Amino acid sequence: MFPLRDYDLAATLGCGQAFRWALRGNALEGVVSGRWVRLRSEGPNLFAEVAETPPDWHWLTAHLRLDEDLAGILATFPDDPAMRAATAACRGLRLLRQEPWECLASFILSSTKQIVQIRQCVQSLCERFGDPVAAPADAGPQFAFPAAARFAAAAEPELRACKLGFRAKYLRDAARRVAEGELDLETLRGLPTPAARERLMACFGVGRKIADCVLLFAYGRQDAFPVDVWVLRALQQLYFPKRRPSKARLQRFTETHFGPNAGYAQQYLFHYMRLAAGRPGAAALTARSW
DNA sequence: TTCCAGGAATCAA
DNA sequence: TTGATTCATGGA
Repeated sequence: MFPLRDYDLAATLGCGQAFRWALRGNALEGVVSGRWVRLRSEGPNLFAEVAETPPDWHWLTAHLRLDEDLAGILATFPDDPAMRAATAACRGLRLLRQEPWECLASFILSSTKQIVQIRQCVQSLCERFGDPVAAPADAGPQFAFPAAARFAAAAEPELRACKLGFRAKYLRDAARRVAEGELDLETLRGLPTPAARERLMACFGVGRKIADCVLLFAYGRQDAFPVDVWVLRALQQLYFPKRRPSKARLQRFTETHFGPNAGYAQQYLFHYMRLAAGRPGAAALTARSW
């Protein structure tokens, strides 16, 4: 059990930054660092159920960023109407601290796919290529996220069987680079964001947006601001309703306007736009939305 | 049916 | 540099 303050667990795990969480009853089940876990938030407490008692809980507390001071972060957001509305609508939404390979691989699958489809692809890949992990019988078979070497060794048709489409060759290319050490995801931690971004974008199929997702969701880089179709609409409609700046111009605007926690602000804008469009990742939490 | 989805590579101008 | 096209697949 962990204290939980100012933390919307359902929004955090369902807002489209991670793809392995499933809603079962009032609990969220997923696999983190090769461990199955069932999470349930009740008032000020978070209850975590695992299959095998771990030596410590850092793998979970770090992943969920349980020690982070949300109020301090929200206080750094720009005081404009858009961010005030987004903060009011999404309060409690958190960023996770994901494993780089799983994050990179997942977002390679994400291009022009809906979040629900990305989940299905990730699920298929884990079932087909992942090692089984311990889980209670009522949770069903559970699998770890496959190592890069597993995808690198797979034939492209095997990957396409998981509905990857044209992204299959992208995943294989990145998997090969990681498996062979050409791309060392651990050394990226010590690099400045632009240099780390450049390394990621060297992968075939990884552009600015996917690289920024990995930099933000896995490495916690607050100077990474992924601009997808939703965030693009947010920037156009909420900040430049009259003019029609180019995407490059909007990207530059994000580099200066959103402050030291710009990445966090980005996720609030993203989730706010989806809520407004009636695509609840979490708020009006129903089985259908998952 | 038609449109669109947490894009990126490619090619034309 | 910028703009259109193509790439799979399935939800809404």
